[in-house]
Amino acid sequence: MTRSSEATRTRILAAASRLFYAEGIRAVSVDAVAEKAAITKKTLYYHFRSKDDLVAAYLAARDQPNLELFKRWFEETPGALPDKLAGLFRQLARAARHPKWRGCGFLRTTAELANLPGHPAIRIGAAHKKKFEAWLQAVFEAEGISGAAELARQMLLLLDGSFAVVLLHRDASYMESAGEAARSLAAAALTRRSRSGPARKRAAAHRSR
Amino acid sequence: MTRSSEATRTRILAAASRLFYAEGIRAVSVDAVAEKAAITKKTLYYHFRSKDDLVAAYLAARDQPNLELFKRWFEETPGALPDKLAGLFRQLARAARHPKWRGCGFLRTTAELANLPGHPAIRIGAAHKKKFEAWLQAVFEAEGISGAAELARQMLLLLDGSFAVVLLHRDASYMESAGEAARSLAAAALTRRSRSGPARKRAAAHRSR
DNA sequence: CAACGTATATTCACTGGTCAGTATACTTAA
DNA sequence: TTAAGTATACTGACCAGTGAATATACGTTG
Repeated sequence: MTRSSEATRTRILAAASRLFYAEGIRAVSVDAVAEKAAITKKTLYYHFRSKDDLVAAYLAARDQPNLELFKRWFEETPGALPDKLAGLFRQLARAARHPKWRGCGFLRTTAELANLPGHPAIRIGAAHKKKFEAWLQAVFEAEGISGAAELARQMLLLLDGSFAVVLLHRDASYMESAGEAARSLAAAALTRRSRSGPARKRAAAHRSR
Repeated sequence: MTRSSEATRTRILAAASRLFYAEGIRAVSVDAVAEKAAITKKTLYYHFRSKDDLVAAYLAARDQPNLELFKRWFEETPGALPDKLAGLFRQLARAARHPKWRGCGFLRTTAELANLPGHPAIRIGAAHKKKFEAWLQAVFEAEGISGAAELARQMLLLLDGSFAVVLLHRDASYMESAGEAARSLAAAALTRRSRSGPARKRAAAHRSR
């Protein structure tokens, strides 16, 4: 490496991430990203093959941090499973009240590129959501919930629904409504478990802080 | 009117609607709309002040038909309230399996124009969703459900969540999961009503076909 | 150990094409 | 004859991507 190859790449990605998230994909030119990163466009094209590549890298870089943030919000909430789910949505609502919040970058990119079904960025977004769904399902299975997969899907619907609705109305209280719906659905699933399911654990003694 | 003013306007709007829905807003040029409508761009600008105007008109034209379609899907489903809600989502899933389906035009436009918060198209989209929410709330109130407003919000979260998730994964079965979640939440709300609420109607005898 | 060669990393200036919107003039129905 | 409606041809800005040249670091070899 000559001077700062990796650092430059990181700087480009940081600039792209901020711009794409704030303004959208097609609204941000490659020139704008290069200017924000304080390099020339040609340098950008040295590190990324095309704008589509850059968009994919933008989402790929958000994958892990996003998942870990959501997991942390869940785990740091005290109480039983329904409370932890509601806590996740409460933290989400708090984040959505920040003036720079613009919804879910994965969903917005998918919506914007919906006419390009095979686009790499869309595949990254889909994989990201699938990972979160799989994590939720594992959590539910550990609680002995029988319809864990179905419940995980419903949580994802509420999560992504709240992203969409809050972005539309600019009213973060919808996320708290989503949290209450999540709490109800999870509580009902737990009840079904303790009636007829395998009941691998007692529900009461689950709190993590 | 010289030759066909109103017909021309309609034709432009039809072309814009098909293109904007299929490809997105910023991906479709005014030239492309004019060509699809078989007129010149100048004629388009005679009928619409700007592209933003055209985008707003595109969504405004979809407002009423969309609402009526959803209401019809609800009302044509036999059974009690939870069944009717599940039926709405089942019809939605059927529509989403059509190859030309590209999610909700209102949500996708909002996501794409999220960097222009005051854009008229976004206001039209927000009003559209609010109308649907208000209609749902009225339906729930007629059933004597006490938390009708909150339940309507949760239904909207599931609806818009299913638009987003199905667009991402191209898997319409998520809409059926959303329908089951809607059914559960509504059934629980009805149970609460019959226990402690005003119970203005008997739930059993509600079917519409 | 010093001169060189090569891969990495970066720049400036450019291309061909597209974009939203317009200046001007023609057509036709009332 | 006049105003609504349509057409041709254009503007200036912007866009994704590139060609040719340059700068820097480092291993190799004389």
